Amino acid sequence: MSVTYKSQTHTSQSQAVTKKRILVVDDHPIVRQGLALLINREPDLVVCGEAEEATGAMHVLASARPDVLIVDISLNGPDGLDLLKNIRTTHPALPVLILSMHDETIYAERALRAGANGYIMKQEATEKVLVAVRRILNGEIYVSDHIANKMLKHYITGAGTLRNSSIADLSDRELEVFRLIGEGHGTRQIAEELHLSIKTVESYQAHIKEKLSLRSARELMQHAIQWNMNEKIT
Amino acid sequence: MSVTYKSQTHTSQSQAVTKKRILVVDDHPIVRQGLALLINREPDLVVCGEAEEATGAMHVLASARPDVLIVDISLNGPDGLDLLKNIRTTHPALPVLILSMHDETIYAERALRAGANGYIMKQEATEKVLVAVRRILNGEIYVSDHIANKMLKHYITGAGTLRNSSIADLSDRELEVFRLIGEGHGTRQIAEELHLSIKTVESYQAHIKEKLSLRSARELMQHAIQWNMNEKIT
DNA sequence: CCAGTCATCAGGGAATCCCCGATAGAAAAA
DNA sequence: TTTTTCTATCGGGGATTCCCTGATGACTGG
Repeated sequence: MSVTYKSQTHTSQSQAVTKKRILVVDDHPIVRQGLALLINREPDLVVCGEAEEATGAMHVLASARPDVLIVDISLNGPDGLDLLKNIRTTHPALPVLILSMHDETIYAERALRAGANGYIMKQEATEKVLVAVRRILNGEIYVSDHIANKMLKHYITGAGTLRNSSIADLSDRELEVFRLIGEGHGTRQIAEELHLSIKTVESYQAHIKEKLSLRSARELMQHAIQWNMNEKIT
Repeated sequence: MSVTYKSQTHTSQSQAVTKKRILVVDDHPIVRQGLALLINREPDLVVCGEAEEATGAMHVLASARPDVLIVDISLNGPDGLDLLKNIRTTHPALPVLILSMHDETIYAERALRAGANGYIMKQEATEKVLVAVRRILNGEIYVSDHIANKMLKHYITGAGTLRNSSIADLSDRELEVFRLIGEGHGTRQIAEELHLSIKTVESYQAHIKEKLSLRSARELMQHAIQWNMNEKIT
């Protein structure tokens, strides 16, 4: 394997002092190891600790003194976002990169809203991780092009701000329909329950989709169900 | 990355000749890289190729001549089990290790029934992968203790017939469709991804609904999404 | 009092859902 | 070895939804 003679001690020494410390939180050892090997062969980065779930991570956090965290979004027990929120209360400025296997904007938006400094998918090239880490170490936000485009499209074609919870923008009737959709009720069923014409319910669905910048009925359902499950996190 | 022709017999000599060649199929580059680094530092193993989805894997298979495959079960398009079945028609004796993030027995049972030589979870320690690879190279079957225990328990407490209506009753294809629905994919989209007729996909949906006692497509979607989110509620 | 939002509904083509099948092969049972 | 059951794959066709383009009255703020 390749070489890495980047040897001159002078330079590397001074760099060694400034190596940025990274804490990796992921419940898959293979992924942790992959990240560790990837990161540790960079001259300016080093993995200072690993954890496989949220509580362990909080524990390691104290002793390992990382400059940045890489956190998988789907951990056992409390998930990556829970961990993130926890961290934000004790370490408001610590850069956190959220790692996910979902290429859906829902997760990215949630992560960023919860205070993540970056969002990257496991589907992406490994070097992107390094790019992301350096970007967020630099105080910037990193989102992969793919996700960024999706979010931008949402932003342009849709509701104004980066969605503090555009659900709040729904009218009462719309919210009611939204909730029923989230409970798995069909259009006709909703129409009957609310004593409305099917056409009216369809109209609400259209309005909701517009307000939430959703493109299909399936996306609408997905959001409704998730919202419904998470007891309206908003 | 470069092809390491580690031909020179000096150092590694006789071992180099007998290095077992491994093909890795996973849609997450980080995982592939982690596995590659892990495997390549073993004296008797080498990664001879990578692929990120099923069709690509079949293609690489011809040229790379692996002695063993490591296949992630959840690929885009046709999943790991489809790939496995495909391989079994052309390479009946090629050892295949299925890699999964699910610690449920549903997938393990299916994988073994479909002819896998081993089943291991990403949650497990990295060295286990090496153990598994060597075991199945030896003609044995590898299943992690954890999964083996679960399977045993299932077997004892009345596997198969005892469940009133659970996901385990779904056929492989049905489960695959169920999973894709849970990821928000539409009927047409699923049909394209699996190279099937829309009618076929509709048929699966009908069967799934029947087996899970669901009354509408919306309920189906609801369950699929929930299952997909918190790794199976059953 | 007029622009804006809300609640309510219609028309109509495209897509889906959902019921009826069918066939061929594989697996299990008899 | 038959027979039956299960699986994977597809079609027809009516009912339903989706999704677009409107429309009407009612209430609300400036």
